[in-house]
Amino acid sequence: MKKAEIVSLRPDDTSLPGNVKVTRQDWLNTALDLLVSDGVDKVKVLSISERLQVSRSSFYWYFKSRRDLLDGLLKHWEDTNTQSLVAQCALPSATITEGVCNLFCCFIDSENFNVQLDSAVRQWSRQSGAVRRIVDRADATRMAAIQAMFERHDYPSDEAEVRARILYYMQIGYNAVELSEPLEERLKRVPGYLLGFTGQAGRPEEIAAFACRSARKSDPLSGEIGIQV
Amino acid sequence: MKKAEIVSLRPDDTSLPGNVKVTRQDWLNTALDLLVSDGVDKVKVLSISERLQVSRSSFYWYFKSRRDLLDGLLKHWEDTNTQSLVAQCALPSATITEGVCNLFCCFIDSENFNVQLDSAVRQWSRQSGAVRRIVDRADATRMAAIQAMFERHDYPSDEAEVRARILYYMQIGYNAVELSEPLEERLKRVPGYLLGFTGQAGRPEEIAAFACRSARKSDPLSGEIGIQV
DNA sequence: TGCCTTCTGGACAAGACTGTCCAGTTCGGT
DNA sequence: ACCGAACTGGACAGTCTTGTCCAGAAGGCA
Repeated sequence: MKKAEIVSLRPDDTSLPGNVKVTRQDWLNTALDLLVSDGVDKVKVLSISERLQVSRSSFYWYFKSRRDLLDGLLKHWEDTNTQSLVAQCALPSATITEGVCNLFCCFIDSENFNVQLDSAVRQWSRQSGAVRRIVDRADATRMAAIQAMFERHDYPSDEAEVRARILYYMQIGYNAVELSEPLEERLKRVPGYLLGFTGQAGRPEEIAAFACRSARKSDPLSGEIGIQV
Repeated sequence: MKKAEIVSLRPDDTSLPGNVKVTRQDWLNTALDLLVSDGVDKVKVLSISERLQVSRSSFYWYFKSRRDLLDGLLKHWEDTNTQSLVAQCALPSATITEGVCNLFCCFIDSENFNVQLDSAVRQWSRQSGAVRRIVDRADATRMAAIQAMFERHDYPSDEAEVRARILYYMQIGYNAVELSEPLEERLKRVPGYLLGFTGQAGRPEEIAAFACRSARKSDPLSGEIGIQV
């Protein structure tokens, strides 16, 4: 019944085996889990302390206030999702099909891009002007990166913009709907999506390569999202 | 400083001039405004009563509990958005371009379909299993209606499905991003979207007709969304 | 006028949450 | 063994929220 039994699910978990001390990172990780699963309104100091099996007041050793914690979460989001999406877009690609596949990887491989975190932050932005501005800026950055990718593959600027929008909005929408379908189901529709997005059928080898790459990384969405009203 | 000065923004407002009584509908309308602008977590009995300039306890004359109110809001959503989307899809259309334009109307004309309510309910579904199930069912219903529209225009079943998904997810994503751009900006990209969605360029007259229809109904998104953390 | 139904407001209880204070524990270094 | 910094937990105050109770106001109608 010691604290060490609580293991954080985040990859950057700093808790070492035998280290029963709760760190600032533990608070952040647990808050992040809560943000992702229940939304920002459920990120409560008490809830986190209970998960950590630690007194609530310890929180104020690491953080000035709840607001301070929330700022940390937002910072984390800023430093991860947008950056990795932009990086995927900037990857060299022989064809546009390959470029779009690179981008798809963001949304399939949760190591690069946390889709649920993205939805949660977007939801959060609805109730905070400050968050809203940050999200808007991120959206603009992402959109520009996608558009630039199309332009590198010789799409005229205005067509590149429309295609970037279709692609980006569609992914945001897919994430928002959050249906947890098996990866094979998703992959089955990829050729159709590619045609819709690029306006041209990709070469079968390219698509197959992508499917293979995705399947290798596949990690089924872990856990249900079941919370009370 | 009497109650009558508070006027609800909803179209189905039942308050008559001179009627200073606050009705059940007033509570629902105000709650709906709050749900749309701030999210379900901000739908508080106290906040609504303050807006209505009425005692908080009056609420319990009209509603069994806060939960009861929330059920009412969800019911309202169920009875409006999905239904009108399905109706738009079912409208007879000479070409697929015209069909997609009909559907676009849903998202441009707020009389038919309240996009912000849709986002708010979707957000709500993240923290309530019951709401989640209802939203999932609505998504399935809508998707089927869009797919059926493509099939009526002779798209093979599997292609119709992929196209329906691109179209629907893209709209959900667009709503989620919630950028408030002027209608002309949006309309400018419509031909590009149409090409992406249907795989064929629509006839210019059709597109022009749609732009005209939209412009006529245009109502700029009223008000900012600025709330504290 | 007086009665009855409908509706309202003030007082109260209870719980959730934030943030503060402070005494006490733990652990590394000397 | 001792010291001090890092860290923890219990108690408390204050605010916000839901929900209950009940006295009483307002308006329609006999």
